[in-house]
Amino acid sequence: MSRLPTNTPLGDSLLRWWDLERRDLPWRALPGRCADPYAVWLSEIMLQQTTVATVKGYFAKFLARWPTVESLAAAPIEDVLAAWAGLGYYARARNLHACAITVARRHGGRFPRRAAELRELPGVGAYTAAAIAAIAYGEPCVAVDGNVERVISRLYTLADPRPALKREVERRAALLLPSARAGDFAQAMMDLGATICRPRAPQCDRCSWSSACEARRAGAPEDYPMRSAKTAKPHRRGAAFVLLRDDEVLLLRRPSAGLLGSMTAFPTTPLGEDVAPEAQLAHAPIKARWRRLDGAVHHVFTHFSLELAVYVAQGGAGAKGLWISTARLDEQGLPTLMRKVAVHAGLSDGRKPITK
DNA sequence: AAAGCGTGGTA
DNA sequence: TTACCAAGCTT
Repeated sequence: MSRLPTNTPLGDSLLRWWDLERRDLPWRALPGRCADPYAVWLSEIMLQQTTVATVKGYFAKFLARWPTVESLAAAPIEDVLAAWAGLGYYARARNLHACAITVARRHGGRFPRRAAELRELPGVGAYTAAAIAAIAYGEPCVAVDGNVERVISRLYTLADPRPALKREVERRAALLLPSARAGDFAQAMMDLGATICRPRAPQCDRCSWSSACEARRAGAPEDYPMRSAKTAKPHRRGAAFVLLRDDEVLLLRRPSAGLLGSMTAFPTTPLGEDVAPEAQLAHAPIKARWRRLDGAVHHVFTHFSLELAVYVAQGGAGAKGLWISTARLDEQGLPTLMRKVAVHAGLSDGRKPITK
């Protein structure tokens, strides 16, 4: 969120490139038009750690269903979570709804115009606040995301590890910020990082900054930014329990925070623990004649991989949770792990519902 | 400050 | 198949 506007040849050359090569994305305004703050905010939240290709469908769905921040604020949180299902990082959906309520009730339905105020909203961190302020309102601040870290660390061969790198990148990027078009500059940096200055196989011969780029001069653009050593992912075992009662299946809603927080789920063993096969049935929602299905569900989370056995039983007396018609299971908005369980149990074909 | 938090695509 | 990656935020 640094603010040191100045005129720079590099900033100008980047904008000249961008005026010709900008990506046409659904949440962007036409050239020369002001972007809708609601659309910018919605897209920025969805794009956190998520690819443009994945976001496009969700963005269209949300904007069609909730065209204004007030309409989103008025929606039941369950509907928002169900619509977000499959996109991941579900705290974003909870914060999205909380943020919409804050904007609707405390800001009269208008997003704050300054990065410093935007930063106070739920789910809006330093990057997102700066991005909204610059793109929607033209505030001269730099939004440092992964693209900008990569581009700037290469341009100046910055070898600091994070988080020190981010501060230095912020400082350097602010020096490049032209005296006008802060929003275009932010988007241009991201387009440069996404299409030219890519993590692997950067297209330096197409880059408007190549002659100034220190990493390219050193012949090692891919060495920046420095990667931190990654820790091995533990493997965990567990089980999911599909309890059927006539044509209904038992679902639960998970605790508000943590893994898959607030999302609809089948009963499972605690997903934070490795539960050996012989210990799994002790976690079943009720005592019943559980039959273990052949095979298993495999899923990879950010920090561990999971192998889930699937048990099926008929019954229901004493079970706590939500009974849902199996015909309507696809409408529930199951996170991907739970969708895999449903497919494994033969309850769903795995396709996402068209509506909602 | 380091860890927790999803998912799908690509090499 | 494995590894890595993609517009971060919160605690």
